[in-house]
Amino acid sequence: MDFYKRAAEVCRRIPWGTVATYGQIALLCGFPKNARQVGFALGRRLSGPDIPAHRVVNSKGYLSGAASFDTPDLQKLLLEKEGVRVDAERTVDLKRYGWKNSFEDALELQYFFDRQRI
DNA sequence: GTCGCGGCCCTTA
DNA sequence: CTAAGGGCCGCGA
Repeated sequence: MDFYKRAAEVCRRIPWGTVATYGQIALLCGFPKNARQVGFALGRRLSGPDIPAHRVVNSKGYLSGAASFDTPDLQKLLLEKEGVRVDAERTVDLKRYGWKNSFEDALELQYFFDRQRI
């Protein structure tokens, strides 16, 4: 099981204009308790270049990883470019922009991981 | 609704 | 080997 590859794949599947939480990603990876490692993976860019890491926020909707981007406001800007409103506190409204993944999304991912042996 | 604490598990020193 | 800390989370008060 390669947690980081899984995290990258999940991240890649976050729909445009929505955000996901660290815990949500960890869960979809099949590692419910590894939310913190998601942050580490993205921060260290172990996940790869074409990964929309800006769509990942903490469970409160706060852009806790903003400091790890090239410029402090980059994450906010990228999100706003997708139509996601970010307030002055660097927080997004999860009710509105949170990715509500379906059960089928989760199933499909597990299947994908199996096929890819990751 | 808020706040705090303990648990989590990987990485770095 | 131990220890500390991190882009976190859920629960209980």
